[in-house]
Amino acid sequence: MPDHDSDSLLNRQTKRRRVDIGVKRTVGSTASSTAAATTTTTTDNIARAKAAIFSAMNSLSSHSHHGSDTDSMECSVVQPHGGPGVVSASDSESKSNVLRKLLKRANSYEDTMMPFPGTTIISQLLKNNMAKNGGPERGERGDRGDRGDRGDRGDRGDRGDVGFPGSGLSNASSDAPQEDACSNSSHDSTPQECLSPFGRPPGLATFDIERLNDEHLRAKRARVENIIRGMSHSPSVVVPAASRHEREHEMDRDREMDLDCPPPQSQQQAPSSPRGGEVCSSSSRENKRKQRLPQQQQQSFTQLVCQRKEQKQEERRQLKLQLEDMQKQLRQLQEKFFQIYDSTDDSEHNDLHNDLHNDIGNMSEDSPARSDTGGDDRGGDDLRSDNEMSDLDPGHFLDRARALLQEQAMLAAREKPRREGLSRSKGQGGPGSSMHAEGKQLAETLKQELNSAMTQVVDTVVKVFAKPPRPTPQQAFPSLSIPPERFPTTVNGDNPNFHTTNQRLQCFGDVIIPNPLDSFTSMPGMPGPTNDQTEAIPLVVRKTPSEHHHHHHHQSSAVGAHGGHHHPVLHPSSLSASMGFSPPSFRHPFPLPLMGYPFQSPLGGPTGGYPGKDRSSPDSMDLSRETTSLRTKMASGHHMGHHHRSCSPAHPGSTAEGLSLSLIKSECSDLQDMSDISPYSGSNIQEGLSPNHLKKAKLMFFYTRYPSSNMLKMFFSDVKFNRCITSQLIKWFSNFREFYYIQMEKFARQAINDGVTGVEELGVSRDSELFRALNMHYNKANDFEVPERFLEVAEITLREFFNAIVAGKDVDPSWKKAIYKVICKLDSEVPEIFKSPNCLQELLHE
DNA sequence: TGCCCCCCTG
DNA sequence: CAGGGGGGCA
Repeated sequence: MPDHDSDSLLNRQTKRRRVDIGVKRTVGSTASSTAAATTTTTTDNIARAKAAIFSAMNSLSSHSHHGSDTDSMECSVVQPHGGPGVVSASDSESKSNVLRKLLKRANSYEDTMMPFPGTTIISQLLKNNMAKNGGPERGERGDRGDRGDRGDRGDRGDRGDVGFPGSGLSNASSDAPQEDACSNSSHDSTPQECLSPFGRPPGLATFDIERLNDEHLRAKRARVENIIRGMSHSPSVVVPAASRHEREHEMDRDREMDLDCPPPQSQQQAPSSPRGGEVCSSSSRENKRKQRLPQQQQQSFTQLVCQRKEQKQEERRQLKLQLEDMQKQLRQLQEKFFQIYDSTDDSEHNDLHNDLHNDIGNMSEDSPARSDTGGDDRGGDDLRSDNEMSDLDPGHFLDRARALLQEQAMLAAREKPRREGLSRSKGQGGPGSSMHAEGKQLAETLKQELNSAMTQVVDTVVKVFAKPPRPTPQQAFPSLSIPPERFPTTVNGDNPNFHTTNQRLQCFGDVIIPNPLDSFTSMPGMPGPTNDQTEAIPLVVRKTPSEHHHHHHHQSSAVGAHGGHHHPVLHPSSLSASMGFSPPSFRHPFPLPLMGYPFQSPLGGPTGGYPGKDRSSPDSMDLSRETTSLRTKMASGHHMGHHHRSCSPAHPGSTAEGLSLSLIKSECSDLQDMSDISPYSGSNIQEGLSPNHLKKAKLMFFYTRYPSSNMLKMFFSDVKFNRCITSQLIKWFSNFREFYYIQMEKFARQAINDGVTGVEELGVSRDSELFRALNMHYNKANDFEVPERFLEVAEITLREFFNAIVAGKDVDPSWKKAIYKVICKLDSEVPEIFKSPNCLQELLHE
């Protein structure tokens, strides 16, 4: 039977035969997962993402139809990039607080000052402004411009703006907006699903209530988009798509909570897009919107428009009143100041006066630029009138406030002409009355605070609202921030999406997203207010397509859709250079101290304190010798050959890139592992498996064919274990077994071919071919005395194979399984000497 | 789902 | 020997 001699036939026969003996092995606590355990493919992720989008879409639609406030709250205004809006909110709030503090001090100085009616002026104004802005037009230009040609994965596109990978994870965790889903599904030939929620009513049979809901929805959307555009000021500013989506969801909630605010005339501009230049990319979306506007709705829409106008009038009146209040208070404040210093300190007053003038002048300088860029694309020109100032962006309001201040200052200056021309030198007045000194001090303080406050306010406003045009959506995320004050009905702090976004930020450490809060807090240190716009850009690491693909592939292949804790190589320079600190939202995948880990020789520091388990001080010297010899061997470089040991950092020949990629691929990049490993840098604990470890493992195979993870840890105590190391060791033994069983089967068949009829004739001795083959494999140098027990086990194994083949059991695809079960019980105890890291020296020198 | 196994391929 | 796929098991 010559067939049995053929290895190829043997392979063919065993091919596809699953022989899982199901050996239950004690797994150590740190024992873990092989890289091959995750077999999720990219397509799987995509499919999951789609499913998640659709499910989220359906749930959202049901919520909106049922008027669930809380649920739609989750979709309120959120910056998927970490919330510039939140930042600007806190920032402007702090500024306004400064103002308030100022006024409060003046108030306490003389209790005639009226308290401000609102909590914060700016926030109030922003609120009002926001509430009015939605109507006349809808800022579809900016956001849709970059989204129309997005790929088949809208979610990916959204996250991609800020470098988020279009992973199933993000898809699943994010509330997929309907329009986004629509965009996606349009490419997937499943448009019905996305239209179902709000979608075009199926013909004329739609109920009026649904139409009204649709009306409201679009109106809200128009409002919000208009707000966004109003803030952008620049025609080319792009609204991050994700932001817009979430804002759309916020509108759902608005519809419930803010019904008294009728929708604007937004639908008018749907057919007539103001900017044709960007229509091309956004035409598809616009068509969608047009389709969603049935003709039957025009009538109700007109009513809504009228309502809207009334509402606007009312709000304008209120804003005017508020303006007058503020004006009045400003006047009072200045009068108080002047009264205080009028009779005693002309120079101080003059100083203050001049300072005020300077401030006003400075503020007025930058205001026109911002105002010109802002609102230039507004649809309603009449909105620029003073009465409708509130319809403009907050910048206009600030301009107005500045003008008032200037007016007051000039008025006050004219009232006291005699102070003009006096010296402004400080302390000139000399020690006068206590009132005088106190007044001076107060004046100084007030001047400084007012100066700084106003400067900061102006800078902040300019920063937030006069961001430069972002040509690509990838750059757009920090540019458009929606101060939460603009959404009075949205409690930004409780926004679940915000948290989700932050969590996402935490998860995707590879995505370098500057925390806008940090940008603002660090703003005073910025070179100048005019350079602010370029500050945020370098903080964004835009993923190149290759990077993106790499990340995506890696994530899908290595972790599937669950983990996502994989950190591709990023550009540390881009971040660390521009940020002297790590913002909370950014998590460096490879902390720089740890990044050096793979590149430093694990044998580099033989003199560290050895935290080993069962080692005495004399062994340390041996270990040092061993590591030294290892280092020498590896420095020679002929050990590794062509083998690419991804998990072993002990290969100086590997390039940094290769190592990084290997680390990523092999889950050695696990941060926990890295952080666990790093303390061992410089110690005698090796972070990787060396050729000697392989040799040792082979020798151990003579005793145990199925070592447990704990056993491996015990016998490789000089290796810092992690999942990768464990997997590699397990893989080693798996490969050993493979070779072992192949040899057994081969020799069993050979014996059968040789006419052996009984197992009694089969024996394994040190002279047998089988043993030589095995010894050549596991003990090539033959410098280790193979235990007798191994010969017995080999004989048993050979006989098992022989019997099985003779009995014709090899026709069973899993016929080896029974043999494996038998063999796995034949493991013997590994000598204690193998636990010593320098066992090789001791063993091989015997 | 994680872990481990075997099987196959390079 | 490593990588990856497929499968079993808890």
